[in-house]
Amino acid sequence: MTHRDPGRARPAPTLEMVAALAGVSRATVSRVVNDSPSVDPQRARAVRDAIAELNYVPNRAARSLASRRTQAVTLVLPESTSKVFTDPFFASVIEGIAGYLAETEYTLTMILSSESTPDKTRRYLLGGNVDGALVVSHHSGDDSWARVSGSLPVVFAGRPLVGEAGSHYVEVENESGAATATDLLLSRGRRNIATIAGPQDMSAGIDRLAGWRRALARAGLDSSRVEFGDFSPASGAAAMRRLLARGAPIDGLFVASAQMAAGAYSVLESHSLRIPGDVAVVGFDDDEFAAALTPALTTVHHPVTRLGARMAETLVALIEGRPVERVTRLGTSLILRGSA
Amino acid sequence: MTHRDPGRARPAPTLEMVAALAGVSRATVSRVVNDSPSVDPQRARAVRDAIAELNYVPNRAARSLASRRTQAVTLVLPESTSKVFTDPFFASVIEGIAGYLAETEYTLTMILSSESTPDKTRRYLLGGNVDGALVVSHHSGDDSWARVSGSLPVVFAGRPLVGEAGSHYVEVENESGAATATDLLLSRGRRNIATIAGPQDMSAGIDRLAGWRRALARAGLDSSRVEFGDFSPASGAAAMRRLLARGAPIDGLFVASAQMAAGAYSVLESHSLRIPGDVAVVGFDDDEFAAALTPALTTVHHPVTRLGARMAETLVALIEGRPVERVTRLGTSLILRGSA
DNA sequence: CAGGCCGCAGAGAGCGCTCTCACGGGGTGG
DNA sequence: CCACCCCGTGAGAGCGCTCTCTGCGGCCTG
Repeated sequence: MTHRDPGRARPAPTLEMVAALAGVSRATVSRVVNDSPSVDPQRARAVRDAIAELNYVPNRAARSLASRRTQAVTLVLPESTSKVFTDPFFASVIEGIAGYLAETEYTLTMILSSESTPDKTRRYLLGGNVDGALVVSHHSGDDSWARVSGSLPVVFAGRPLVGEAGSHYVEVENESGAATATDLLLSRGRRNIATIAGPQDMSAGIDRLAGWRRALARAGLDSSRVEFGDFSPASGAAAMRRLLARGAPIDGLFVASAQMAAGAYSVLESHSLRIPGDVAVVGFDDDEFAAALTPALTTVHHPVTRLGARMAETLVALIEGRPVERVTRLGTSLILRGSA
Repeated sequence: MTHRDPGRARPAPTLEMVAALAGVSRATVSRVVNDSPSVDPQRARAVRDAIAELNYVPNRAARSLASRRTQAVTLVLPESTSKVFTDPFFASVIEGIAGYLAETEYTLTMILSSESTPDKTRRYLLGGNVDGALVVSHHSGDDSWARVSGSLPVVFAGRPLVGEAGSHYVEVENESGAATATDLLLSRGRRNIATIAGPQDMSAGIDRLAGWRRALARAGLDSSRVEFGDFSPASGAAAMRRLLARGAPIDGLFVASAQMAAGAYSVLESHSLRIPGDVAVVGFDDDEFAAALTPALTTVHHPVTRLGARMAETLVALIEGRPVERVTRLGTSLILRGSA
């Protein structure tokens, strides 16, 4: 090993040392570091020089102990890791969050809350590690945060389903988006319209199904052709298979996620059903799956990156005590491509 | 709003309050919390009851200030967000890391170090937030960690290229894996073997190219048919196009990532070249891309999840001052499928 | 020219925890 | 029966920072 034992860090320089080197008091150094006004420019300069010379970085633990703030927020990802990171939805949400926070003084941490370690998550959240939390993919079964909100600002992606009246969240207009998608199928003359719905323990799953139902009800049509998936391609394929196995005719299909649509495509193809000729398909989510399919998927676009950004914005406002909308609802638009 | 102002957290219970309630000293509570031995069982019970009653969670800032440890490690992701989270490689590495750490007392945080905020990253790493860092996707241009290692234990995924002699890392045997893959093409009678190499500022890119070269040299064959990509599907397609545009015959192809192979496939297809009939293809990475292609990709498998786990294991050992291998090299195996 | 202010700096008291050290009491061995 | 240990406990000193409060000049006002 050519360099110092990496396991034993060299003692970090402290505020005190900077103060000594600059010939001022600790308080003054602190003022400079937090660039509070009213510090003599010359002294400020001396302090800055000393900081550079010592390569000083303020100790967060000390700072947050004294100030009761951490300047960090965390993203809680309760799903299984591989699932989370493969789903383009999460990627975009995270991108939006990171983008907004980059403009602020807050750093983003992420914690993967597996079912096996709920307590660790709770301890992390309540242990003064972060000023607030962002919760994504909020199944009704998850309750890692239940004993947390109230003690810590929390913002959810999507409307929480249970017991969280009054909580802050950002959501997409899932229901109206789904209804619009279904209306498109109707306007194409389709009358036997099925849906592959998402999980019914997530508001996105529930609301998209409700939108499809509403559109069909308005048109006086049957809304019994429903099968469920979990938003993944494989589950979409399985649902499509079940739908076809029913034997009822299907000439239109609304799929609650682009990934499930990808699965459905492969099954339709293996049954020699053409898209959109035999079955017109409209999806939800405008990600790379949607664009990469052949024919490209007509789908409901929603601003996922903005959803992330807005979550971060809401959380920061909450933390800093600024007034903020409790609920943000983001609109959708229909992207017309080849599948319908 | 039906519940308390989320921006203002209720004051958290402290060690002191627990001690008062349990009728013991702070030191004793601390002993119980850190389950150090030699505490009277009856008092320990009283303490535990008090903790439960107050819903007490130790304050991390205070704890780490006093103990100089944070019990947290961070994963530094220097790439652009969307890229990172879409690549199945990262997903698996993270899974491995999270899996190992779940067994320990350490929590995992992640920080996205965009080029725009290198200083924020550095401050985070050196500011006493974490006991160590894991660095993934280490381009030679990135140096956020350069002023960090030496002050903080760091473990890299892949061999760092520059100035990090003595640093700890975990890597895959890229070169021998690539050579084996190329040997397979040779054994299939192919003699005009091209490669789509990865970026030459990452050891994975360099070493896989070197392995291909070595195999061809050993066979006394020409190794001039090289084009480069950045591991993404689009770059693979572009490289394939350049390769074909050269006009030189190609009957074998080694691609340094499965994602690039996906891109190459589409270009070969559009040129009516059959796989493996006209061009036999071997890839690297055994992810969903590899399996999903038609024909399924014969590829070099490497244990990505284990790579993550081993990184975490190495880091924890480093932090705790336990002896540990500086370098771990993980073997590869060849997965035979339809493309070669 | 006196009184008051305001701008800037320093002193000092914590923030909540860990950890060393000293202490008391009961058991052991000489 | 006394010296010695050792186990379990509490007291107290920090860890590195923030922030209030006080103090000290110099300038403006009357």
